[in-house]
Amino acid sequence: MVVNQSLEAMHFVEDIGLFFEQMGLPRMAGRILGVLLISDPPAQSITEICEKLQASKSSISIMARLLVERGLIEQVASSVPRRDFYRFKPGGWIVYMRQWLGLISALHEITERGISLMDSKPVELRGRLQEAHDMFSYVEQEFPALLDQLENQRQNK
Amino acid sequence: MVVNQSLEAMHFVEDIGLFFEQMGLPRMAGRILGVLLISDPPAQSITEICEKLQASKSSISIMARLLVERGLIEQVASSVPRRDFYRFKPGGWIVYMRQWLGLISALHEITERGISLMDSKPVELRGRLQEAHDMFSYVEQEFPALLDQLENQRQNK
DNA sequence: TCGAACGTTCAGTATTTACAAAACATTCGT
DNA sequence: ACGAATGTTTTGTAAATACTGAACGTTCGA
Repeated sequence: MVVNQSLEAMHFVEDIGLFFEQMGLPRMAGRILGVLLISDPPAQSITEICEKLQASKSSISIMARLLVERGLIEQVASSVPRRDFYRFKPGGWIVYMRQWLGLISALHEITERGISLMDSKPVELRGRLQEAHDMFSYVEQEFPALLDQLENQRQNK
Repeated sequence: MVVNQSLEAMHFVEDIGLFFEQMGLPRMAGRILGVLLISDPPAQSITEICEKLQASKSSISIMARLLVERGLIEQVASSVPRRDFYRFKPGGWIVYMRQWLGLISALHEITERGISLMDSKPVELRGRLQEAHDMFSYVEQEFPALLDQLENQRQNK
């Protein structure tokens, strides 16, 4: 994000990158997403993103694929031949949060295994795991409704 | 988690470690938390954790501090002198999720800046950011209630 | 058919970072 | 007061990984 871009835009892009880093994902992937959130037009090719970010084609190619796998961007049918255009995928953030919920579910299962590991132990020793188990159960029960709400809210626009 | 521990316990500990890695945190921190979730007694000293995990004191010391900062474990008043005991902090997972919400709030602010960045542009170009903004607003509005529910549920046990 | 444009893949590099080993500080028992 | 036990801090290292550059394959236009 160096060439022909405003300072504010650069800052925005970098902040999305830093957010990605906080989440344990490659910063460059975040930067690509940042570009595709404010680009005009919304769909951009690999090379265009390369130029904007002053980064190598290989990075962009690989990280774009990662973003596609995560459901945050998508490839659009290209008018120009030999050019792959990517854009932010509508509803992508919902997909993102569903994946987060998936991790919580995984953790839920782990705590279940932990509890069964302790069934010969006195109850007070199981309290820690029981607390986790109850929490994640509740989240797994309530969070999907929130996601559905978001889904509806988005589509009724 | 090698000495005097069952295979299942080792597996459990390692799974918490892997979960941490997924979340972008050091695996060793997750392993410590894993130990403190199933240990008997619940409170363990640095050296005890070292032995269980067959890891270095420095790792354990540093990662334990990280877990304290994150609100997942706490130091307990020690009976034995010169020994710092740590245990899982009741309600720690709620703190953890509050921090997640904090990241979402940060992202919310970033998108706001992104929108103001685009206010000279036509509306359809702002759609992407508006979608993100609306989503995170909603999460910020609804998620705290869920956390409070969890808090109450936990304390009325 | 040749060359140019574009994206992908592969190999290499440089940076980060998780972890360990050692030196250090502190506190307590003797 | 000394030495042992415990935790902290610092330094070093090995491994992971983010990123680059170059080679490659493909497709299209001239």
